[in-house]
Amino acid sequence: MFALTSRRLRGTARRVFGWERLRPAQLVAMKGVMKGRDVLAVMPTGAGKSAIYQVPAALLDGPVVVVSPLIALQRDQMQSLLGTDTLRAAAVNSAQRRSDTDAAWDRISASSVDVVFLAPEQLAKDDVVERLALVRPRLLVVDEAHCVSSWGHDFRPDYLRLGYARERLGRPPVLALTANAAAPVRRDIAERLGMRDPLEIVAGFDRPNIHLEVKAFQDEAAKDRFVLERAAAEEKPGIVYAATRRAADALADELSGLGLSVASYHAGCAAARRSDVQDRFLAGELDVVVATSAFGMGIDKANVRFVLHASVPGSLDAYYQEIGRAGRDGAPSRAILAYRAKDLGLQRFFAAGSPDADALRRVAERLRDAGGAVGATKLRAACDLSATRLSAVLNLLEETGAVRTGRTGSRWTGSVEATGGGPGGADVDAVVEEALAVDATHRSLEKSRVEMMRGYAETLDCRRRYLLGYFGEAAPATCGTCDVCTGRAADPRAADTAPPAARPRETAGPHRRGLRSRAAARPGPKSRPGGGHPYPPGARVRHERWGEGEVMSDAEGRLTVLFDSVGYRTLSLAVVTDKQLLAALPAARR
DNA sequence: CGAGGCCCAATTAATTGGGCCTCGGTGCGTTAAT
Repeated sequence: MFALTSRRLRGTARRVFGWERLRPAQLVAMKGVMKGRDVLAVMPTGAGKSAIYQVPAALLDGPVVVVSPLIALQRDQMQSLLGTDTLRAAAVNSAQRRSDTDAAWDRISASSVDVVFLAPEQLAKDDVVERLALVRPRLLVVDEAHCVSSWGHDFRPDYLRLGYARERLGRPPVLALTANAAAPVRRDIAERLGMRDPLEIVAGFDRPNIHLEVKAFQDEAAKDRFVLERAAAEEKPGIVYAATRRAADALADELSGLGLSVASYHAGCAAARRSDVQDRFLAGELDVVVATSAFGMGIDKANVRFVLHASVPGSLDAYYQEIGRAGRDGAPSRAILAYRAKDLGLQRFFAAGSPDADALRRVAERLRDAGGAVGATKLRAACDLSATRLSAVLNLLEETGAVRTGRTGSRWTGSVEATGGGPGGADVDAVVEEALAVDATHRSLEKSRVEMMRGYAETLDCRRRYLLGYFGEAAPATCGTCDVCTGRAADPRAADTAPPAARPRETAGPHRRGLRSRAAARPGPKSRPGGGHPYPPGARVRHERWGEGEVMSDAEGRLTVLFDSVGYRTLSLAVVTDKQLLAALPAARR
């Protein structure tokens, strides 16, 4: 039976797409999909993630619904399906003409579409869900699924509501695809999408051809000089990431003054300019793009030689994703971080967010007074909130249990109701306070992520090991391809001591490297993974003050634990053992 | 949290410094004004 499925999948891949071979991970994921299982696949870009739904789409007797975060990405994916005669695709979004959307719906309703592309905001609309449900989707694909976790909690709250959409679509299996998800992010995705016993396929996170380097500064002007010099000196093409739009524009100007072919890219640029910059970069006409975090999703360019961060990003998740755009061809590439501790202030500001107690209160009061289910559209009007704000508020209220959304009685609908509703109604003050507490928990996780980013920039040990440890992957004590292992890292606390002139491209001498490696590999029975202590990565633990959490890494005599309520904390293993700070708990819950 | 712009006072009267304010990242969708 399995063999039969494999043969059908391979045959379809060859016939429809002309692919002679499927990779083992692709095949395993496809077979999971064909068996109706929920599948979470974490695979590097270029490993053929889209194929995992495309091949089954040709075999299933109903449409596949693909949730994609960017309309531009939907277009790309539509394009890639145009080459096949067998798969018929349609998109539903606000950027195309109304008549095109109407035509798309006609084709969908006539069951003459195999793949439907849309953004999560579409699936937050009643009429869209209802029309799709009529044609009985056989699979719900969430592409770039890390967005569920990274954007769902505030920026694009409809990502957290996909679980309901799925129920209303008749509960098709879910296939979540991403190139970038640490264990807690995977858990968040599975939970939010309502995945049951998902088949997890996680390819390795290591990208050994990307050399890692951090250069620390106190002085901003010195940092700027370094950024310009390195961007000019490195092999092209490359990407420079800046923290703000203004900084991106300014850096692009200066680099262009040095004679490079440069363009800046951020969400403030006109749409036409954005696509022009992206096209020119892909076509090899630009040496460097200087961008905010807006640049990159959907950019699959094989030969990017360096990714240089002019300012530190807000998490290692973001950093890993951004440097992962380098060296996809496997050739040596560089990830360079120009680090200034004060730059973390901006990221802390972003992580802190701004709770909207007022909106929470309005919605909670309205629901209490309604005494029953209320349609989401009505609720929006009554509370004077945009669809996005309302989604964010409902997500929070729902997590407190004060509100149930998505169903009336046992039926899945688009309505919302208060759950408490005892005599006198729910205590709105208490509900708002609890919702704010839920929000605060999330904020503290975000802030702890900033601290983990700081840890990477300031570590005196192998950077790759630190990075992989964050993603829950074991690594040798030294990698040989980061600035620490090659002995070229400056002490992060030293202030601009190194001459600002661009470094010549000599390599560190073997003696130095040897010394450094031995120092970094400082042995100790308690620091070996899995040996000598009861807290290996993956273990569940409890801390007196911080509650339960999961051990992420145990490198270099320090434990990094992701606590459910406060986020990441790094503890000294010696102190933990001495003072018995952590209780090891039985196997991790799913 | 921190950078930058602005105003105003002080004083080696044309710069300097302090205090205060504002702003800062990701995209969907909808809508109003040309």
